[in-house]
Amino acid sequence: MHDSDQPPASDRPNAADETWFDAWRGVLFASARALRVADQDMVEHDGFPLTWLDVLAQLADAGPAGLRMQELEEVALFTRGGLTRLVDRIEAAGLVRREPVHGDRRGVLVVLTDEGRQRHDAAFARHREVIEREFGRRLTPAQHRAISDALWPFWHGDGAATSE
Amino acid sequence: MHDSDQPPASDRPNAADETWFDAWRGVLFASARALRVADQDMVEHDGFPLTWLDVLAQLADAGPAGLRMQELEEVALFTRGGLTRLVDRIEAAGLVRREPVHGDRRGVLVVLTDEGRQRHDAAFARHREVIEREFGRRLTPAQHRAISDALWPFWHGDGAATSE
DNA sequence: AGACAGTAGTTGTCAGGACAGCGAGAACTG
DNA sequence: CAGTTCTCGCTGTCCTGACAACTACTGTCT
Repeated sequence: MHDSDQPPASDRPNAADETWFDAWRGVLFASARALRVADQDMVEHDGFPLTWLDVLAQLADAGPAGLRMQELEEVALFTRGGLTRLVDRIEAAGLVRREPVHGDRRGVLVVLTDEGRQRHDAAFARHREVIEREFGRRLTPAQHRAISDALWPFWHGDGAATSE
Repeated sequence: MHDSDQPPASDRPNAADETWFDAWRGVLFASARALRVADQDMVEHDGFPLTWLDVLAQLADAGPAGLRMQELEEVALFTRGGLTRLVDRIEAAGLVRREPVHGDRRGVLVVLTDEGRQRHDAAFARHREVIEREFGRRLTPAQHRAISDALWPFWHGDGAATSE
C-alpha cells in the first residue's frame, strides 16, 4: 500500500530484504482483483455468489453421501461461521437438501440435489474460465510453475486451515 | 477446491495446461490465510480492523493535504462502496477529520489527525511483522523474487484497480 | 440409572458492506 | 443568467457475516 510507484523487485536487487513485501502485494492484489471479477460474473450468470460455489464444490467433491455441517465448515474456504444461514439460502434455492444422520440425531447431512449438481457444474466451468482469463492468461507457464511450487504449502495442510 | 490431495505441480509435469489453476489456488489460500490472521491480530492489538489500515495508509501516503472521498475510494483496496460510514467510524475514533475543500463546497477532504498518524504507524509496523511471519518467512528470497516479478502487473496499473 | 460434561446445529442480535436514491453544489449550454 | 446535466458525498434499506446464547442429543462416569 506504500511506495506504490517503485519499480518491480527485479529492478532493485539491493532491496533483497524488502522483496517479500512486493511478493505479498502481488498476491494480495491478484487475488482481490480476480475474486471481485469472478464474484460479479457469477452473480450475473449463475444467480448466486462465490460463497455458494465454495459450498457446492465441497459437496460435489464429497460424493453422494454429502457432508455434515461440521465437516463442511472445516473444509470451506470462505465461511468460518454462519454456515447455517448460508445453507438455508442454498436449500431454499433447491440446490441442496438436509437429511438426518443415521445414528446421530443431532447431526444434519447436507446433500447436493440433482439441480444443485448441474448448477454447480455449470458455475464451476464458467468460474474456471473467468479465473483463467483474469489470472492464468496473464502469466507464463514458467510463472505458473514457480508460483504453484512456492505457494503450494499454503493450501496443502500446513496449518493453513484455521489458526497457528 | 477440487482435487485437493494432488501433489504439487512440480510432481506432475504433464499437467502443464492445468498448472495455472494450482498457482491460482496458491495465491487464493495464501492471501486468505494471511489476511485472516492479520485482521485478527490488528483488531486485537490496534483496536481496529484491516479496512481502517487501508484507509489510513492511503492518507499517510497522500501527505498532509489529505484526500477527497472520491480519491480515497479509488485507491482503497478493500472498500468499493460505503466509504462514508467507514470514514464516519474512523472519524469518531479521532484518527481522521473532515475538512471542506477550498473552491468546491461539495467536496470533503479527509485528513489524518496526529493521533491517526501515530496509530497508523504503529499498526502498519505491526502489520508488516505479521505478514512477514505469515507469508514472507515461509518462502525463500528466490521465491519472493519470482512471485513479485510475476504478479507485479496486478498492482501496478494494468486496470487492476476497479474494472476492465 | 442419574448426573454431568461435551458435541451439533440453530437462533437472536448486532455490526459491516452493497446498492439505490437523494439534495447540494458545480459545470456546461443557450 | 436561467435551465439542464453532471458530480460529490450522504442516507435509507437490505443482505450477509460474526459472536454469543440456547436446545437437543450423545457419551462417560459413578
